Formats: sequence, structure tokens, C-alpha cells
Amino acid sequence: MWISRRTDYATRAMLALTLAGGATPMRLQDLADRTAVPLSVLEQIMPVLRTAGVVRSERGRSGGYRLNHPPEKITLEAVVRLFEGQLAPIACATRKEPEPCPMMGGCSLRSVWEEIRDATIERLDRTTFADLAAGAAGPWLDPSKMELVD
Amino acid sequence: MWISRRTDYATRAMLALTLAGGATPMRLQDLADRTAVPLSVLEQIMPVLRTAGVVRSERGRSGGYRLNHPPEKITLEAVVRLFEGQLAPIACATRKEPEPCPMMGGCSLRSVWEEIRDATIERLDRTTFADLAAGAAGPWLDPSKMELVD
DNA sequence: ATGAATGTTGATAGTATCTATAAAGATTGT
DNA sequence: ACAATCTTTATAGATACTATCAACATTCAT
Repeated sequence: MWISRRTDYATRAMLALTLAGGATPMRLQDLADRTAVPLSVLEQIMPVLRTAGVVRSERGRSGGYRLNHPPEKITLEAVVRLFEGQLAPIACATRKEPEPCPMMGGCSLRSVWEEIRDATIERLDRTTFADLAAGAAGPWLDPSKMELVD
Repeated sequence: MWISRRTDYATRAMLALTLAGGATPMRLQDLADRTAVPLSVLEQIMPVLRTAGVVRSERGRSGGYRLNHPPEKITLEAVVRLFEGQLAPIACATRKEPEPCPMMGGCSLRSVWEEIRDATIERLDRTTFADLAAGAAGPWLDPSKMELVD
């Protein structure tokens, strides 16, 4: 349960943008409708993706968002990392600047945490938004198939 | 960063108990010293392990804690799950009663979350405290090797 | 019996983080 | 000038996590 709502929303928005193709920019309101993400939250999330260079935006009349690179070049890892930061399950097992711990030397627990970290990162890094778009179906392609929830 | 401090502490305490052998029970105070976990937090954690049947305790004069089963029979998964609950990275990807989502049908993101869930559980389930004890070294075997932290 | 040593339980306070919303600002095109 | 759109900032509420403490219950040695 470590993927925050924001990360969930951001990845959904990215998938929707990928499926939109990018011939024309997509409005925040449309993004919200197509992904079932609150507009007010997208207002916070999208600028983060933009600042990171993952998407680009245009303002004014026919403005909106588009991917800033071909979807084959954008990994799920890049987007998740942007919102989650460190992907290790615990602070003593991060790749960069692991938090010191008195039990650090010869800790067999830490080895397991590191393996989980590596498996997680590997899985995310191996997946591009082109892959995700190719695997999408149902409500992702046809908004009328979105299910009402609660 | 989803492994909480409590889970960290609980797994450390379990490893210390495993290394202690169980011929004689181990006091909370000794557990705290050997694992660098605050005594007051262990007071909350150990009863949870006891109620779950993972450890057993004795009160009074020469009381303390011991494993309640051979360490080959206790998996890291069991202990982590006790404190973390669901191990899926996101609520829509749990094995039991996944949280409904409007984009559920044909969601390629969800497939990735499920794979990460499975890889994580598999790694934890494959590791027993006997394994962890066999791989432990440094401060785990010799308290004088514990490093001072901040 | 008494008392010390030990585990058990419950209350609490502080901190941090997450979520969602709203309001005001900046830019663009008609 | 105006409307549509993205941008930024402030804020409130909810939730969870962490650590500590105090009071209690049990056991054993004396």
C-alpha cells in the first residue's frame, strides 16, 4: 500500500495522454473525465509532470497537455519515482544514501529489503507507457465502460 | 518506503529471538539492547506477535520471550503481514477484496501493480527466520559491533 | 506473605503525510 | 476585452505513525 493516490492519478493521467495520441492537446477537464481523477487534484499533479519534462502544456484557448516524448521512451519507473521518491521499502535499503542503522553490518533483513527494492524497480523500469497503452482495454478505450463506484 | 518502523522493529526482534536459540527466554530489555529498538515500542509490538502465536512469553522473575515454532517454519511474510496488512502496493491490486475503481476493467496499470505485489510476497514468503539467522553477521552476532547512529 | 522482576494493557501527545478543495493569478487566442 | 485554459498557493481535514508513560497482572525467590 505504498503507491499514493497522487501517484495512482499521475500514472492514470499519463496513460490517458498516451492513448490520446498527442495530435491535439488534451484539456485538464477531459483528462479528469477520462481517468476519474478529481480535476482539482490534476491541477496539482500535472505541473509536476511538466516541470520534470515528461509532458508539455499549452495555455489559452485550445491549450492542454501532451506527452513530451514518444511513449516508448517514458517508463513507469520515471513517473512513479517522481511522486514517490525513493522506491526502497525501507530507508536503510535505498540505493542512494541509505539511512544508517546500528544493525547495518551483516544484516540479513536488509538484504531482503534490497532484493524487493530491486525487483520493484526492475518491473517498473521495464514498462513503458507504450506497453501500457498496448495493454489497455475496456474503459480506457471506451469511456462508457467506466464503472460507477460507491 | 512502505515498511513501517513497527514492522522493521518486529522483524529485528524476531531475528534476535531466533539467534538467541530459545533455551532460555529473552527479556524485553535485552531484546531492546540487542536490536536497538526502544523498549517502550517493544512493549507494544511483542504482544502482537504473541497473540498471533508467533512467539510465546513467560511472566515473572525469569520471564521473557521465545519463538513459538522452529525458525524454519516462520516466514518473513507472516511477520510483515501481521503489521502491514495488505502487501499490494495499491488498494486496487490486493488479492482479497480489491478496492473497486472506475478504470478496473482492462487496466494495464493494475496488471503491473499485481505483478509487483506477487514478486514482493513471493520474496517474503521464501525467507524464513532460519534463513535470516544463517545470513546474519556483525552486530547481530556481536553487540559490540553495533554502530552509533546520530 | 512480601516484594522485586517481568510481561500487559491502555491513554495520550506530537509529528508527519496525504487528500481534496478553493481562490487568485498568468497566458493565449478570438 | 474577454473567455478559456493552465499555474500557483493557501488551507483544512483526515489519517496514520511514533514514542512515551503509567497503571496493572503475574510469577518467583526469599
